[in-house]
Amino acid sequence: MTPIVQVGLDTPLDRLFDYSAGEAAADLAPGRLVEVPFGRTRQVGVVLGSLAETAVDGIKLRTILRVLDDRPALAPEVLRLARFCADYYHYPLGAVLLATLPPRLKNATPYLADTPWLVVTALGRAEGPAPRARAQHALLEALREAPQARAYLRAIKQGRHAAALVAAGWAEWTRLPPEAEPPPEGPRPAPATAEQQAALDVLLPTLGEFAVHLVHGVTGSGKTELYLRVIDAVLAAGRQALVLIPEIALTPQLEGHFRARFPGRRFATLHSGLAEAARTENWLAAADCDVLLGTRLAVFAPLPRLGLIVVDEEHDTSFKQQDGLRYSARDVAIARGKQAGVPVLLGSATPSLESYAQARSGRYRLLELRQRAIAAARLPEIELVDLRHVPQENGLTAPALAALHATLARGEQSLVFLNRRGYAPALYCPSCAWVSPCPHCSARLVLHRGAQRLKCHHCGFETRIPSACPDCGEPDLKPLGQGTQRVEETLATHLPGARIRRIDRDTMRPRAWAELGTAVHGGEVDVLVGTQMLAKGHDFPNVTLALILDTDGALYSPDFRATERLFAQLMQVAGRAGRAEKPGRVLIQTAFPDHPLFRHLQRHDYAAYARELLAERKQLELPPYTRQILVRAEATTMDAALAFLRRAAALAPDAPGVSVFAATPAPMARVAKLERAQLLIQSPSRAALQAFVRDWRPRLETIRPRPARWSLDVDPLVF
DNA sequence: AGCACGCCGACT
DNA sequence: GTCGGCGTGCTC
Repeated sequence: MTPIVQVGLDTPLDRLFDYSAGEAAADLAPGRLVEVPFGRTRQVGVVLGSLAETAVDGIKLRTILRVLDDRPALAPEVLRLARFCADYYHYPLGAVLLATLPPRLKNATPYLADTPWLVVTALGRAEGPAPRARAQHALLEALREAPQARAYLRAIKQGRHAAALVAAGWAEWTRLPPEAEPPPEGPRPAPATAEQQAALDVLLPTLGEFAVHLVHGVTGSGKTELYLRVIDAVLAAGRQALVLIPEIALTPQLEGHFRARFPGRRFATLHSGLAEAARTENWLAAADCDVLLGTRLAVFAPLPRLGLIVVDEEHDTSFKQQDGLRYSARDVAIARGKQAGVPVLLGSATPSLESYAQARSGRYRLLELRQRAIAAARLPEIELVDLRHVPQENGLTAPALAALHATLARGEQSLVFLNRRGYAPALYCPSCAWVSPCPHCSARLVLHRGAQRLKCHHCGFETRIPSACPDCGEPDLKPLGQGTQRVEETLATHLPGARIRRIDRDTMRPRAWAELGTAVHGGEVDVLVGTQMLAKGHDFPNVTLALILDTDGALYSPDFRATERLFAQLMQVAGRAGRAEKPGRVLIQTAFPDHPLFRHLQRHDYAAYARELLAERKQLELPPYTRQILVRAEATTMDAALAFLRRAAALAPDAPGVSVFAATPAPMARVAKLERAQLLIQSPSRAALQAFVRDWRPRLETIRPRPARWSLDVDPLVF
């Protein structure tokens, strides 16, 4: 019972704060949430340890105001994971902890647990009220059949009887929704394919130990089925499964799929689309559930019986948080799996290069599913349309239009992929070459015809479409290039009568996916035009043509990850064509048909492409695997941003094996009125990099003047 | 990050 | 005479 506790607080200061425990000393185990005075404010913090005496001298320690005993203490495994993140991402421990907590538990207002369901207890099954207490008796009978909702009981005026049953210990309130009725037997899962069985033979005997398995499975090879079978074994052993997916909005059917497969199991979901109250409730419920399905933030949920982590579509960049604590849920999942001693399954048809390299080197185990589970499903033919020789009109070539016509005539569906929303990527003045610059960014304003506005897709700036060139007064401004709106318009004129649906951020509301799925499955759509949103999400079995327009920007981008992303997107779009018995066709318009990417794409051979990229980078004599830290600074002038980074570099400690590169403007140099520059630190050794930053970070905090924003971003990287 | 303290320009 | 601009410093 020491009088001093160390508390983690949500502040950028990378240290813990000592408080005198006061009268609460007995109740201050690590993980406990407390309210403390901090500066002129009060804050919620997390108790992380206790001391006999403080190392801070010269100040009188302040006292804990209150222990927040209306919520559970953070479990030791969550604290441990937070410590890893603080260390790995060089982010203050207190800030990590508060960032991972659901919203309602972060403030000191008393938390009233929402317990909307009344369920029978074991005691209530064995005994009950005397038959004379007829109302209570009837209610308990009903509870033995199924849990009852509080709102319903209130509506039928059973609240008092419910309270009486709870008081007697025959029933209790719970926050978990009742177990669903076992759904009618769905189609029985097909027997495991030989490949699935081979993977299971590797996975099932090693469930109790940490290992990372990279499941590389082509579209339709039954990755999900493999997850389900492993999860089944984990649940049977009484453990919990955590399933991470990139975006819940794109997979509305997935939760139903899981529930149907494991009737009677307790499910919880966790993602930022949930209302605050629901998110907090589900976070609390996660500790008791069997399967937790969620987006990146779910990786921090309390799971005391964790037995398996699945990261589906592991290459997806949504797993990386882009601000604040810049964590990658895929990497945190691996750290968590290691801490908990449980296997981690990374699954993808197009694994990220860093995961693939780990698998090649033997640190991860590679499980390949090469065959499509549905035997009839053939991989589509991929043809290139050479834009150097074939003319295009409004972004479409004659072969592309012919293919669309033919598909439409057969009553089949087509998918047109163009990674640019809006009508045209810029508005152009033919007399003075003005091209609609964004006043806040280094990007171009995109023409949106429907909304009659110019919009910046980087900072959100919007303005009316000018009636004449702002520079020279020329009234006849032209749209430059193609966006999805314009392609939709062009297609409508070439395919009269075709039912065309555009799928991009402008047309898709969060709940619209289910409706779209029904419309496409029901044959109410002939042509889908859209951005990368089309590459993810639903399977559309009657799509037999995929048309890919304008990929060339990413082919020779200086950002080599743009090429990797493009390959993954193209594989996914190609995988959408011809999944049924009908042969599919993929047409790609490009001015660079000789690019090696297409050679591998035409063979549907992602692995060969990945191996070639790895070999290429090896030839450049780059270390095969490295970690980089980007220090980003944003200031009102580029000079200020660069000045900060130059001083930062000057304060860098000498460390063997760590390279500090010059500060440069960031690729998107100007965002929302702030100039952005970055400094690159690289090392193949995590330990060296960690020691370097530990030494360096306090010095960074002393640099004055400070830019408007600065941050450290850690990324594993493969060369 | 917040939040206050602290000295210099244009306003009721 | 003061309202408020953002530079600087502090938070157990």
